Amino acid sequence: MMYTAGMAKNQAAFSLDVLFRALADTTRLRLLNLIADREICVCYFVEILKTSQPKISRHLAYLRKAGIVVSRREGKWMHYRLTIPKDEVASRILRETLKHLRERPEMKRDVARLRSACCTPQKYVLLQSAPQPAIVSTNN
Amino acid sequence: MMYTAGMAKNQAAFSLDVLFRALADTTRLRLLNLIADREICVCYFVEILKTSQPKISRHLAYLRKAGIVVSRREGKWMHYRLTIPKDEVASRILRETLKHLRERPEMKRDVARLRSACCTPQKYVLLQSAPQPAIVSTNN
DNA sequence: ACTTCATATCCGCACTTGCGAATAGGTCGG
DNA sequence: CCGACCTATTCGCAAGTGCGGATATGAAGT
Repeated sequence: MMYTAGMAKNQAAFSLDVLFRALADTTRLRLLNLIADREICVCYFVEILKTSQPKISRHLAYLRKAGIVVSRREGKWMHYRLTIPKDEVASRILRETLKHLRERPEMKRDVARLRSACCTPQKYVLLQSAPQPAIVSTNN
Repeated sequence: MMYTAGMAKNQAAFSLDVLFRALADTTRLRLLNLIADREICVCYFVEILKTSQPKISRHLAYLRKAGIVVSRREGKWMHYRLTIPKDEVASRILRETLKHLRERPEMKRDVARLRSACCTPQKYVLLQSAPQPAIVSTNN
């Protein structure tokens, strides 16, 4: 079996324990579950997880460094979305993980809270003028 | 969808971050790769990884507690083998991980060293009388 | 019983990680 | 430019994790 330059890069640069360390935390798994198929603004995470803003921000930074999520600025707001790693195995592990998360009760509760917050953002002080989550493709 | 007692146990008792924490360490990944399709005696791990015995033992205990490996005593020797979790998602994640590991150069090197040690155990002080690794099925 | 060998656990230490609180940085409106 | 707002980073501390060295446990031979 030959190694092309591209393969070598994908295989060698990618290190599994980095991915696993990123996934080995409940807060980060909750965040991942929420952005599994939406692009979400940070203030929503703070509301939904009922957690301090620095804590959310730190965990998002962790996920960013692990190459699992990417951020996009829109004025004052930062949007986060999932990004599937190019590495095929990492991508499969991530997909399996998300699939598993979706079935867990606490995770379902988070998504329900998110939906509720989207319908009635007036109820949430922090979300008064925040941009709503939007469905995005996770293919890039 | 109904929850049977068994399902509830598998789904609820199983927690993904425990699995990920177990996988988030290079030494443990190396150990897993070596026992992916063999049952191996601890002394072989010590020889192959060139690491202290307590360190190996501690990491094996970690994997045991995470429910990924099981041990079997045979006289003075302890044999370890992989055990695929009943939880389907965990099982897929583990399989994908092992598949990935098998392709990594350092991991290939470990397996090569293992094979060499099996052929000429006389060369290794610790393996003089140790039982040789054996192929086992990983289905239980 | 005592020794030897293989493995597991305990202990103390260095390093890492996560947290809250405070602060800094970026962006927009006035 | 300044304040208001949203997000990111820094700091100090508490808790967790991995390590080597010492020791305990367990099995088998004498």
